[in-house]
Amino acid sequence: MDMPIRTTDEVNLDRLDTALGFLMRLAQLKIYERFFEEVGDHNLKPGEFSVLWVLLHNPGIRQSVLGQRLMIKRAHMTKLIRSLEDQGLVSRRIPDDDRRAVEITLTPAAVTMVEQAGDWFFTYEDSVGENLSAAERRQLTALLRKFVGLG
Amino acid sequence: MDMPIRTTDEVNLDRLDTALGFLMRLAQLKIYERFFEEVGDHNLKPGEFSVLWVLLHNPGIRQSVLGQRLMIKRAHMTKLIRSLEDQGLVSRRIPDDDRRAVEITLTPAAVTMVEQAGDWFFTYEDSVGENLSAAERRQLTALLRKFVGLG
DNA sequence: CAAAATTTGTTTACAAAGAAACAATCTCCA
DNA sequence: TGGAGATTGTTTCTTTGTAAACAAATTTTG
Repeated sequence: MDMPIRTTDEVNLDRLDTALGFLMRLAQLKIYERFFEEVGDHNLKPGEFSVLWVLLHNPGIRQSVLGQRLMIKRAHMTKLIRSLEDQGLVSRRIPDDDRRAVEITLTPAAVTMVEQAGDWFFTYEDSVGENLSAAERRQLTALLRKFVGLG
Repeated sequence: MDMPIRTTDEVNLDRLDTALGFLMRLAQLKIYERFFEEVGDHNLKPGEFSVLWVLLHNPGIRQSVLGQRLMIKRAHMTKLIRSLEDQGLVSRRIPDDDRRAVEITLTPAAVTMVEQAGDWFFTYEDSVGENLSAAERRQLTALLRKFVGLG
């Protein structure tokens, strides 16, 4: 009873083990872990890929809109975009109708690269829910989409 | 068609909007946002609360076991525990049978505090899934538990 | 129209978290 | 027994992301 805990599975989490915030954090750590196992060599980080993917499908999108959609803060977006620009993957353009804004576009080389990266990214994504059945995985996705207000 | 995107809901995410990693990140950001709205005044961060909660239910647990269960890396755990110690919330003890290890216990003052914090934390947790029905919320929790290998 | 308020992106300073190297201790086995 | 290897926690350094202050451009409003 009063024996000090020695092993992980003896730990009593009490109600914490049904707290959404806690479960979500564990889930995300697991996903990140697998991401670097499976695709770490392609030297693209998850955040970078999501930015590039959205740029592939929304050429000329404004930095602010991109950030709002991906929930990336302005200060951080500035660094991300500069890094991608330094790698020659994106170009920036100040539009005439609002000279505060910046429009971002993939370079031609990046278009090919991102299409290819999409192949292994979504292959990896499909493999992430392996301990769930296909139906459970669909259900989880649908619930998460509703939870975050997408769809 | 080729009109540049101007507003958030025009953005085309393509398959990204069903990627578990992406949805999970959005979900966690939403949860954190709400955490600081609702309970930010209690100057406890989510990570700190989870550590204190587990200590409440597992007095004298070893730092390594605590870290493994909560998926907190050793280096980070050291800082967390020291911070809690500086706030007078936990005490550290080197057990005789393994002088590398550290056993952590809540101070008496902290016990009361954490029990109280649990009240508002789990109230907040219940309110987090507001745009889901009770059944959907249970389902989401169960799927996440299976996904991360709990239960 | 002109002043005030807002939006957009950048900079600077900082906090959270991880990686790698390290020291101390313990375990295992020849 | 004693030495090789593993475990535990700490330190140091780096990365990732946020907060706050700022400058420039735009919008609002009196």
